[in-house]
Amino acid sequence: MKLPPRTVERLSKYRRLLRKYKTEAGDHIHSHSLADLLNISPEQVRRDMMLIGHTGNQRKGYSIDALISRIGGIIDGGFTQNIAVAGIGNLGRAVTTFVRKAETQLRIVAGFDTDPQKINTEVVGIPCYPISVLPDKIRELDISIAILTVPPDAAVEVTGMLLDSGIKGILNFTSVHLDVPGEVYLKDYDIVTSLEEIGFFTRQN
Amino acid sequence: MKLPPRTVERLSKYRRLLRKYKTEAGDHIHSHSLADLLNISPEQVRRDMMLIGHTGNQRKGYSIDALISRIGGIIDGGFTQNIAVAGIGNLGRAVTTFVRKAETQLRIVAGFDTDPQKINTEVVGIPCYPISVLPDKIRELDISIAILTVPPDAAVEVTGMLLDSGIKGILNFTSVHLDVPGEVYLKDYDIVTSLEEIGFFTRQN
DNA sequence: TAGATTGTTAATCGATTAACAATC
DNA sequence: TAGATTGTTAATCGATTAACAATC
Repeated sequence: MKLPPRTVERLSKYRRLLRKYKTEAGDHIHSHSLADLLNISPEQVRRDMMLIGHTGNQRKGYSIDALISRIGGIIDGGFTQNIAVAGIGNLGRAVTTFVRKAETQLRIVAGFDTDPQKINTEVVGIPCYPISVLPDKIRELDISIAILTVPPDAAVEVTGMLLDSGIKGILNFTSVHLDVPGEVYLKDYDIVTSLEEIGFFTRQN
Repeated sequence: MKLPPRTVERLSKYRRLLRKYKTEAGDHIHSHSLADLLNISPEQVRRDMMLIGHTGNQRKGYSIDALISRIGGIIDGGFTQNIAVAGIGNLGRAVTTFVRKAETQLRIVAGFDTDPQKINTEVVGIPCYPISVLPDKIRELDISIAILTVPPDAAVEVTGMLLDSGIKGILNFTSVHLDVPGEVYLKDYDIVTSLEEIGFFTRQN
C-alpha cells in the first residue's frame, strides 16, 4: 500500500489515541472528534481514511475497533519488526527504555557498543554486543531498523556497517548528516537543530 | 526576519557543517559543495542564501566566515536563550547531557522533577527543582524554551504550567499530543510514531 | 424528511526543483 | 573571452484545506 509519510505518521497517532479513547468513550467516532484529539481538520482525517480505503457510517462515524485493526494491518503489516540500538550511552539507554514501554509491534532486540564494561552484559534489559559482531547479529536476529545513538565521531562508520548488513531504516539521533541509499528510510532527530529552530521562532513577534 | 521553518533548520545545519569544514578546507565554499555535504540541491542552498540576503562571489562562492556569522545573527539573534528540562528521568538527563556538548547559544539552566531524591540537587550538572516552583523559576531564570520529558500522565498538566508561565517554545518528547496556542512554537519528537513510520516504509518494496 | 456526516474532487498553500539571465 | 557560478523567476510537486454531492 502506497501512502504519504505524513499520513503514516497520523495513522500511528490515530491508533494510539483510539486505544485510549475506546475505554473512555463509545465504540464509534466521528471525523471531527478524532480530528479534535490531534488538532487537525476533519477533512484531513477523512482524506486519510480514504487513502487507506476505510469507510465510515454517516450517522455513527467510524468503528473504533475496525479502525484500530485496519491501521494495525497497515502499520504492523502482520508481524513484529526487530530493532537494534547502536550506541548504548545515556541516550541509547533512555530511548530503549522509552520504546519498551510503548504498545507497538516493534521490538528492540540488541544493543551495540564499544565499552568493554557493557559488552556481553544486559543493559536496560537487552543484550549488548561489541560493534565488531554487528553485521552478524543484524542478520542473525533479522533486524531491519537501527536507532543510531553513537558519538558523532563514530556515526559515519557505524552507519556504513549497518548499511552493509542490509539495514532498511534508521532513526538518527546524532547530529551527523548521513548519506544513505534511496531505498533506506532515514529519519533525523537533530535535537540541537530543532532547539535552534524553536529558539528562532520564539523570537519572532 | 521571516523565514520558512525548513530554511531555518538548514541554516542550523549549514553552520554546524561550515564550522567543521572551515578547519579542513579553504575559506570559501560553492553552493554545490555545501549542498553535497547535506545531500540537497545547490539550488536550494542558493535559495536559502537569497532568503537571508546573503550574497556570494561567482568565482569563489560564499565566504565561510561571513556565512557563519550571518547565520549566527539570524539563529542566535545576538543573545543566549535559556532552556528548562521538565522531567529529569533517563531521557531528560540524556538530552541534557547531549545538548550541553553542542556548540550553540542555547543553555539548559534548570530541570524540574517530582522525585524527592533529585529535588534541590544537581543532576547531570543542572539544578533540579520541584515542579511546584516551575512557574517562579521559569520567570526568574528568563527561560523561554522547555524540553518536555515527563511521563505521559503528567504531560498535559506540566504543559499547562509551562504555558501559564509564559514559555514560548516546546520540544515535546512525550507521545502525548499537546494543544498549545498558535504563538507557542511546538516541535514533536514522537519516537514510537517515527519508528512505526520507518517500519512501514522499510516494508514497502 | 431534515440535518449532520461521509467521501471525493477542486483549489490553495508551502516547499523544492528547473531554467536561465547576469556576472565574476 | 569562455566557462562556471550566482541570484532569481517560473514550474512542479506534495500536502492541506475548501467545497459539495451523496447518503445515513
